Amino acid sequence: MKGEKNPLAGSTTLLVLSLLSRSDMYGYQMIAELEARMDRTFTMKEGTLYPILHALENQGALKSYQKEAPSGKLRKYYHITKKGLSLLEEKKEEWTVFTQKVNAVLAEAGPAPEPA
Amino acid sequence: MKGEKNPLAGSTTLLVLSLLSRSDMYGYQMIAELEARMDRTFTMKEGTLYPILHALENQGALKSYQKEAPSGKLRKYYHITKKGLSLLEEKKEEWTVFTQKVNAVLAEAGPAPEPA
DNA sequence: TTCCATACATAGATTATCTATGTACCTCTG
DNA sequence: CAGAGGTACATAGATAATCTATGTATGGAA
Repeated sequence: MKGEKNPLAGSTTLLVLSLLSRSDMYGYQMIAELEARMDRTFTMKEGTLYPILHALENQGALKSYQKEAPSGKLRKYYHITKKGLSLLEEKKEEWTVFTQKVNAVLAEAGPAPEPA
Repeated sequence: MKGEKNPLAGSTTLLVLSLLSRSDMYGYQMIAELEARMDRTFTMKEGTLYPILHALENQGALKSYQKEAPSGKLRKYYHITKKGLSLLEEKKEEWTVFTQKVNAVLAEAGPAPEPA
């Protein structure tokens, strides 16, 4: 039982699509952005993110383009497509339903209440 | 990309501990109980549950005992220990923090608002 | 020129969950 | 009573998601 990992729990795709629904971003930036927003909770690793970006692009949910940074370094920006936006809605709905049901079970946790 | 599985998302242990915090239960019953509460969302499979129960018992979070069903069949009931209860609190906190932060990111999803 | 941060990428290991299967016993039905 | 189906527990092997580790390349700072 060394399962003290990062339970991103299948929500990685959701988070990525969510970030990109606001503005185009590049990979490294998404990591920093999520790190900032969710700090201690978790960090998305490069080895997790890049394959997901590639897969989403293959599905047609994202499109990428190169853009030069002020520093002169090339960055690969991702733009969400219509297909990506509807995928986002779908995943968002799934997430909401799932978490609500888990929360309902949690709410009942604890010793059984004495009927008054 | 055939990833349309059951993303229990690492919350299985949390759900099991949560159920057992109310009353002792046996494996098959927990599956039915969760199925009833979360229906379409997902079903916990036996191949997922039993190994988790064994692992939790090895950690000392649960204790099991045999009890005969009215039918005469033997059932293996699980009882949550103090250790299990504190593990539950811990997991619950993690879950809450994590989902809240994801929700915060989701809340900002969508096209960037026009500043008024 | 050495080191560190940025930036992208991928192979291989781990972990979690599922699929499939097995055993055993009980109840119902023909 | 034989067989089917539900209950109940269990585990091996497959699949999927994530992490670890590493590699390449560049730019700026020490």
